[in-house]
Order: sequence, then structure tokens, then C-alpha cells
Amino acid sequence: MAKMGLDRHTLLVAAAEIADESGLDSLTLAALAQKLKVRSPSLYNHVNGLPDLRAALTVHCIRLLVETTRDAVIGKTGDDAILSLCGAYLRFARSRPGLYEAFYKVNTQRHEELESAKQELLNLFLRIMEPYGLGETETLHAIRGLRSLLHGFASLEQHGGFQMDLKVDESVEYVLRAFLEGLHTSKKPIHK
Amino acid sequence: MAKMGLDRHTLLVAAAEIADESGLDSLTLAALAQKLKVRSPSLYNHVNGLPDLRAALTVHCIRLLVETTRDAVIGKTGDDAILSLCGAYLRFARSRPGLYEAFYKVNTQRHEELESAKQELLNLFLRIMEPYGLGETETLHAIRGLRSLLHGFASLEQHGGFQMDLKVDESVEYVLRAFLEGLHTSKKPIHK
DNA sequence: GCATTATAACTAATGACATTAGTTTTGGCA
DNA sequence: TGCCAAAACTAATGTCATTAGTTATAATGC
Repeated sequence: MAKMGLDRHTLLVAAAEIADESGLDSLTLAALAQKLKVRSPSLYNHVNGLPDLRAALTVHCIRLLVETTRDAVIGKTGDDAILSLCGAYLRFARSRPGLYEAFYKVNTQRHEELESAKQELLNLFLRIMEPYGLGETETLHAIRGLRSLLHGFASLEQHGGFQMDLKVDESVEYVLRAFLEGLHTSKKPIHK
Repeated sequence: MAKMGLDRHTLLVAAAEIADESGLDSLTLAALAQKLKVRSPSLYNHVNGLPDLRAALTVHCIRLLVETTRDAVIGKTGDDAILSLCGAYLRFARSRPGLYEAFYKVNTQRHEELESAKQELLNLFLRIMEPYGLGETETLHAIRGLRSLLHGFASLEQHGGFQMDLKVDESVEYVLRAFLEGLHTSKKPIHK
């Protein structure tokens, strides 16, 4: 019974690997234990059960996503920045499908870490929308639109929603350009 | 041991109720059996295990969604039709959250029913995009955009993604108007 | 260096599931 | 009325998560 020197972070990384390989639903404590060559009850020394592990994955995902997208917008502004951010977002979702699943399957219970990670992501979007000079409310609407668009594309793509023989990236670019065009054109309040 | 007179459709409806009440993950054969006052192995007379039940729910969901949205666009064209369709879509997702979950958690295995239900939904979008006079490719891009937007909003809303004190419906309307505006404005191919 | 102690591993056990095999009942039809 | 297929059942297996209680080990204090 050698001590394996596991810690929370090691578990997290291994868990993310399992999720990426076989989907978040396949992430069981049994599978994780097997991967780490340990009996499943041992995991409880580092993690508070499966829900806790999944919540930790959510935070982990958001942090990586912030890192990735923040990196993608360095030295860019306006439409360029947005297109770059969106590209990075979607590549992230594709390369880490299981981790990305954890992103939106957020547990209702909110804790400190999760909130601050989400806030960071929002801040990134806020800064990137600044140059558009939309008002506060409209900026928030626009950000929700971007997030929804990105999540929609990512989620549908992940679940095999785009079967048509047509590149998803081209759809994304087309749609983003139309949306941004629309933002530029109608900088006025919504008309009744 | 009285015969309960269960059939596949009864199971489906009861299953959808459970999913709507407690989430798709809570839909277990055990729970369904209890709801129907039957032992869980009995369910296998009508359904081929949990995966089959979930697949059936997916088809059920898409059919209801087609019905609902088709109804919403009767007598409307252009932006009006789209706004109405989108409103109906999102109301559907809100009112049947568990069923809607089944929509996008599509099993990779495709069968006849599922494909034809999906095709019907696509056809509805195709017809509604006709008056925009975009080319074939661009119409498909635009439809993907609409679907992604709708799914993104629905999914994020369902998972508590919009916490800001700002009506989701207003965001949807704002974003849709911008997107449609953009479609109208840039009817030309994407420029490099 | 040695004893103590907290920790990280373990084994054993329970209870919820899904699923399969094999059994009984029953409703409809010849 | 008797037969049969369908629809219910019981029993059993295997996979999980989780808890309780045990043992080994590493780090700490002396």
C-alpha cells in the first residue's frame, strides 16, 4: 500500500482526460480510480465525491478558457479581436470536449472560485466590446449574443448537430460578420 | 399482477414529465417504473433499455418543436416570421426543459425517425429563410447561425448562465435584430 | 534515531441502478 | 373453452457512489 502522492490537481487533470476521451458522463470515480491505480474510496481524500469533482472541472475549464481567449485577443481590437476570440473559443471546445461539457453543466451551488472565474470571462468580453461604443445595456445584450452563438455552435457541433457538408468554421465566420455588421449598423435602441 | 396496459407512448409521456420536473439525468428506469406503478424490468416490454427511451425522447422533442414553431410562423414572413419562430422555440425550451435536454444529447446512432424529424425542422428553417434571397450556401450558414443562437440561449438559460439583471428576451430580440440587419446589409459573399 | 500523529491509502459493506433470465398471469382469439 | 403471445413479475448479476472503519506510511516533534 504505497502512498501514491495524489493531490486534487492531479485528480483534476486525469478527470479532464477521461472526460475528453469518453465524454463527461463516462467520468466516474471508478474510472478515475482505475486510471490513477488506486481504489475509488481513496479519491475521497482529495475530492468530496463526484459532484465536487465535476464542480472543480467546471472551474478548471473556465480558467483555461479565459487563458486561451485572453491570449487570442492580444494585440487586436474590434472585429478582429472578436473573430480571433471566437476562433479560439471554438478550437478550445473542440480540443477539450469533455472539459467543455463541464463548463455549462454548472451545478446550481455556486462557490467563490466559480464566480470569480466567470467574472473574469465576462470582463474579457466587456473589454473587447468597449471599442464598439454601445451603451451599457446593449453591450450586455451583445455579449449574451456572442456567448450564446459560441456556445450554440460548440454544443451543436459536439453533439453532431452539423451534418450538412459545409464547413462549420465558414458558418461561424459568416454569422459573426453578419452579427457584427448589424451591431455597427444599428447603434440605436431597439425600435418598437 | 394486473396488466397495466402500458405502451411505448405512455412511457414516453411519463418519461418526459420526469425529465421536465427533475432533469434528464434524473430520468431513470427505476423512477419511471415507480411513476407508472410497475417494476422496472416490465418497462423492457415497451422500450429497449434506457438508451432507447432517451432516443425516443429526442424524436418526441423534435416533433413537438416542429409542431410548435410551425404554428408560430403561420401567416408571417421575413423578420416577423423569424422573431416569432425564435420566441416559440425559446418558450418551448423553457416550458419543457427536460425534454429539450434530450434534443441535443443526440445519440450517435441515427435511425429513420430521428433523421426525418430533423429534416422537417430543417425544412421549416429553409422555407422561412426563402424570402431573404440568400444563395443556397449562405442560407445554410444563416440557418446554422439561427440554430446556434437559439440553442445557445436556451441551453445557457437552462443552466443558469444569465445571472445579470437583464431580461433574456430583450437580449434575444436585440441580438436577432442585429443579426437580421447584418443579413440584409451584407448579401454579398464573405470578403477575405 | 525514535515515538507520535495526521494522512493517504486500504477493505468491507450498503444501497441505487440497469439489465438479463426465467416464471406467472392474463386477455384475446380460434 | 382452451391456447398462446404479451405483459407483468421475481431473482440475480454487475457497476456505481458513498460511508465506516482499518492499516500503513510519511512527516513532525523530541
